[in-house]
Parts: sequence; structure tokens; C-alpha cells
Amino acid sequence: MGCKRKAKRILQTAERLFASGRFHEVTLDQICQEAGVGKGTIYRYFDDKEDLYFQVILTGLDELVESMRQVREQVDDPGEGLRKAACRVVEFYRKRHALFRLMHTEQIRGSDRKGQMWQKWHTRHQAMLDVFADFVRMGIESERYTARLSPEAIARLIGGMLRSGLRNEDEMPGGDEWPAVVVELLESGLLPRENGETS
Amino acid sequence: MGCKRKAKRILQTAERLFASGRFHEVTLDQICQEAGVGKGTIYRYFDDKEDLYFQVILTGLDELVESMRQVREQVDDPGEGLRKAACRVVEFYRKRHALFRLMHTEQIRGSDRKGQMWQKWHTRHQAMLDVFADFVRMGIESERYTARLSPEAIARLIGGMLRSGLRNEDEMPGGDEWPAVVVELLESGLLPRENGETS
DNA sequence: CAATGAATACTGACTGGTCAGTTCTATCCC
DNA sequence: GGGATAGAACTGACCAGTCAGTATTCATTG
Repeated sequence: MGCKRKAKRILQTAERLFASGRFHEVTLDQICQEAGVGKGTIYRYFDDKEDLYFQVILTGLDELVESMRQVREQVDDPGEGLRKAACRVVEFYRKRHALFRLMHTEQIRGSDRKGQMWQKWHTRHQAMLDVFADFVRMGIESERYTARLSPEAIARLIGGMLRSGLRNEDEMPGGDEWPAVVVELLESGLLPRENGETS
Repeated sequence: MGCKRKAKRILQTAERLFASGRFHEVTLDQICQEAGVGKGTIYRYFDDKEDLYFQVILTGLDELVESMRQVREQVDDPGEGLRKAACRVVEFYRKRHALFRLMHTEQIRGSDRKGQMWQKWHTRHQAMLDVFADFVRMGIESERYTARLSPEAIARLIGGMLRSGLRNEDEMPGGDEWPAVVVELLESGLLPRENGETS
């Protein structure tokens, strides 16, 4: 049982290192050295390298999901909700850029244990997107939005845009602004328009 | 100098295998076996495993860029251009799903030769996005669009959305439709609106 | 056209290094 | 004291990359 302080240090170090290089470029010796723990200690808390890798991702994603759900609880207005949620995501990944890289370095299938791991990843990622989808749905139900796409699909689009923005934040306009701007851009495509159609 | 038939086979096999697993999970023995060439032959055409990996990506990306540039030559209307370009991207990656995975499995920096490689990747990726950006710019200059974001930024957003869509095509509405729908959704956020503002 | 030989393309067994994972003893600190 | 930990030393698997030898191609010559 013991304190999980060591486990936490290992996770933090691993997060940083795994984000700075590919899986095979990061050695456990490196991790335990930089974390200031013995190599054996890693194996006290994690099954193997692969497990450690996934724990890094999953614990990080859990934090994000938790934070997103708060937004859903606290906000009623769809537009505001979408903007707040977007800002939340961006803030989170900005703070933990290492995790961002890691999270979106899409790794691959696999029907074994690794498959289960990606299953878990998928669940959490979905949970995050669901927050966006819920706000969109809210907007549609209250007839503020009209959409040719499902809320889930739109949620994914938002996710994709935020990801692109994060990857190139230097090209995005001032500071905390851009996530809101991006969401508004998309949102205004959801608003019903009386006059001319797009195409 | 002989035909590069073998080189091509190696590239094709490598594309498939690299897309199906992470870099360290794919062995050269596997590649040369499935490609039906001797291991040494790989080294006749490629410097090393890393080089092979990048060649797969770069040659693929080159094809896509070429295809995108055609769209720019052939289309004048911004809206139509964006839609066509989006469809082109999606078609391409649909045909070569392996490449899609590979392309967007963002690998990591590195100041050595690997850095140069990512430089090249970046150039080509930029070239692809530039096609979108050019159409957006065209729309802005002709005063059809008004945007709070730069054409480059918007191009990235489009890229992000298409990527999300491709990753989950099953959730997207009917067949070849969705790229156009997605672009129109964003485009309608670019059209000037007389009445109420979004926020 | 066949024979010759040189150049080039190719093969796959082998090697050396790397590293995940284990074990064990000395040490820490609760 | 006793459980947790450090970390050195070890092992065994694995695999990128090599290279000596074989096959193929092609130009040259009688």
C-alpha cells in the first residue's frame, strides 16, 4: 500500500519523457534516473513499460474529463458552454503540453492487453467529447441551432479544430481568445439563417 | 541503374506495416519478408530504418500535395474550391488509410537528421494547407468572407476538422458528402451576417 | 549468337549493441 | 523491526545494420 508518492513521481517523469520522444526512444533507466527512484520501484507500481505508458495517458485524460464535466454542470447556455469547454481543453493542454503530444500521438490497435488499454482511452476521450456534444444537443433542442450533422459529429469537429489550434498556437490570435473565436466561428454556422443558403 | 521496382515494393510494404504498428513494433525483417526482398536490399535504397520511414511519409505527402494543387488551378470560386479541396484530401486518405494514420502519428522533434526530415514534412504539409488558405484569402479579398482569423489559421482548422472526420468516418453522414458539409458549416461562419451577432 | 567478364543488384546468416525486466543486498525511514 | 526502496549487476531476447557471397544484367568480342 505505502504512499503513492513514488508512483506519482514516476508518472510525472514518464509523462515528460514519453512526450519528448517516441516510445522506443525512452528507456526505463532514463525514467527511473530522472525520477530519482530505483528501477525496481517502477515494477512495484507498474506491470511493464507499456503499462506505465498507458497509465500516464489515462490518468492525464481522467483529469481533463473531470474538469470538462464541471463545465457541463456549471453552464446552461449552449454557446457559453461550448466556449468555456473549449477554453478548458486548451488551458489544460497548454499547461501540460507533454500530455497533449502524448495523447494525440495516436497509437495503434491491438487485440491483446494493449487493445483493452486503447479501449479505456477511447472511453475517456468520448466522455470529453460528450460534453461538447451535450451543449450542441442542448442548442438544437432549444431550436437555437440547426445542424445537418449530429451533435457527436460536431463535437468531433470542434475537437479537431482545437487540436489544430493547439499545435500551432503561435499562428492563432491573442492568448486565451482563440478557442472562443474558433467555437464562435463554428457556432455561427449552426445558427439558422433566413436569407441565402451557402451553396 | 536498374528499375526501382524493389524500392517501390519496399515502400508499399513499409507503408502498410508502419501504419499497423508503432515504429519499434515493426521490424525490418518483417518488412523485407513481406516485401519479398532481402534485408540488404532495403539498405541499397534507404539509409536506415528511420530514412525508410520518412520516405514513406514524404512520397505519400508529395502525391497529395500534387493532387491539391490541381484543384487550385482548376477552380475559381472560393466555396467550390474549399469543398473540392476537402473532398480531395478525404478521398486520398480514404484510399490510403495506412498513410493517413502514419501521417498524423505525430512523431517528435530532434535537431539532427531527423529534424531535417520533419522540416521536409512540414513544408509539404504547409503546401497542402496553403491550398485551403488561398481559397479563403480569395474569398476575403472578393469580400465574400469576413474573418477574425487569418486564412492560414482557418486552413488549419479545416485540416483539423477533416482529420477528425476521417478518424471516425462511420459517424459522419453519407459517403462523399460529409467533407462538403463540414466545409459549408465553417464557410457559413465566414459569411458576413447583417443581423444579431453570435455572442 | 554464344561466350566472356565486369558491374551491378541482391540475399540472408551473422554480429554487436541495446534494453526490458529480474534479482539481490545494502539502506532508509516509519 | 520490518516493509519499502535504491540501484548495481545480470540475463536473455531482440533487432538494426553488415558483409561475404550469389545471382542477374548487360556490354563486349570473336
